[in-house]
This record gives sequence, C-alpha cells and structure tokens, in this order.
Amino acid sequence: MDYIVKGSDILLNQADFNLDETLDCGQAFRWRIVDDYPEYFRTYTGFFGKKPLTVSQLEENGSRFLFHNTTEDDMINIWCDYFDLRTDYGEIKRRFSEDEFLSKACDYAGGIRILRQDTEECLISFIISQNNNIPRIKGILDRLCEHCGGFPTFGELADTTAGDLGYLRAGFRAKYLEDCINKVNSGALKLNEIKNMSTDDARQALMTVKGVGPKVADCVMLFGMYKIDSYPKDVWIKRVNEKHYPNGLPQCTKGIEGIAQQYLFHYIRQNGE
DNA sequence: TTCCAGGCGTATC
DNA sequence: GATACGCATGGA
Repeated sequence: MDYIVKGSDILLNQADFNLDETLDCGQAFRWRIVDDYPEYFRTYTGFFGKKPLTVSQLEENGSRFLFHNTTEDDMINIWCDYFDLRTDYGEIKRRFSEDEFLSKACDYAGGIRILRQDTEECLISFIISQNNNIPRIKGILDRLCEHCGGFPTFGELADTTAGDLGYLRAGFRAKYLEDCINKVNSGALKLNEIKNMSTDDARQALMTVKGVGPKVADCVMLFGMYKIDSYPKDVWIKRVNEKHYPNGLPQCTKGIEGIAQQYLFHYIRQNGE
C-alpha cells in the first residue's frame, strides 16, 4: 500500500481503482457522492459497519485518492481490507485478458474492486435485493438506517417482526428479514462459522434462511465473506452466460469467478448485449 | 397500462 | 429435478 500521511488525511496512490466503478456498481448500496470538495474529481461518503469515511478521487483518470480525517491505524486495519488494496487487480485483469468478452468488460471499467463488506449488512442488503432494482434497494436501506441511527446489527434488531418493518416498504421481503433476524439471534445461523466453511457448505447454510436462495447466498459470500469463487447469477449474468459462455466460464476465471462476475455485471448493465 | 427489477417459496408433476 | 406462478413496491 503506497500512501503518505498529510495532516489528518491520508493520500493514497493506487492503480486499478476508481471510486465510481467500485462504489456504484451494485455491490454496496450506502455510498453517496458529496459535493464538499469541488477541487477533486469525485468524493464519496459512506461506512464500513458504523465506521464512517469520506474519500476523494483527485483526478478523473488518476490514481491518487484522499482519505479524509483518517488515522494511519484505520487505513491499515480497516480501509486497506475494505477496498481490497492488497490484491493485485492488474494481474487479475491480465489473466482475464485471454477471454475476449471479459477483456472488453475489464477495459470498460478497470477500476472495479471487490469490497470486503460487513457480513451482516451484506446479508440484509441482498435479502432486500431480490426481485428489486438498485435505486429502490438503496431507498429501503436508507429508511432502515435512518430509523435505526446507522446500519443496525442483528442484535439491535432482536425481536423485530415483519409488521415492525412496515416503514421500510420492503414488500414481501419483510417476512424474510424477520426469519433472518430470528435465525441469527437464536444461533440457528452462525455467520462466524459459515465464514470458515467451504463455499458449497456456506451456501447451503445461508439458504436455510427464508428468502435466501442461491443468488442471494452467493452475493453474501462474495461481498460479505470474500469467497471470491462464488459467482452470483442474477438476471443480467444469466444473459451473459447464455450469450457468451453457454459451455461454462473460461478457464482464466477459475477460483476467482466472483471478480470476473463484477466486471461482467457492470459491463452488461451499462452496455447491454 | 404494462413491464421489469442483483429471486425465491410453493405447488405440481 | 424441473417448471409455472405469485409476490410488494415503484420507476420507466
């Protein structure tokens, strides 16, 4: 990690990283563009758990990022992990370049990185995501955070019923959230143990929650447990598979299918075909 | 008005 | 195991 401390800020030099592409590509739903630093190309504010961060990308096509009001400790212990800064995405993209369509997807948005998000937030977010669109997912999560004073833990949601969640306007998903809250708080679903399971075993365990099927489970594993061999198949990726990979994914994605998935998902959603 | 959204539960075969 | 259908809500 290449950074220098500048007063209360930290200036990071990081290749293969773009804030728009990483924070607004449908893997996280709580980052917002702010206009407080017009001297920089783009600034977002958001959270890891309850830890806030404001971060700027200094130039549109540059590799300089300013982490505002951040300590070196938090940079090393939180944000370096959250933004997956120890992983060489340049090397991954070189691997993917042997596949023509994946190569196009990487060229289109080469600054995507997998966010290592909070497991609980990810589980709740992707239960809400089913048969839903991204703007509305964000709206529901906004209402949840506003109501709870930040993204709630399962402990804080103890004994919450679907009826209590009416203010979310989450529709039929409210009863799924209720089941998830109960299973986590009763110990029927042990997220810390699931993190250490194989991807297949973890998927089976997560799917014991009502409203968690293969797709939601794979998103929770990929974004909330960094199981990067999981490959969530939503409506968009199913189109990609049918058109470009009818006989399965190319060999170059082996073991890191989830990273390929993010490049493909973002590309197909923006460009179609 | 109708269709669709980072799907899944249920019924039926 | 495969397939068909309903589902809350809101934007296009």
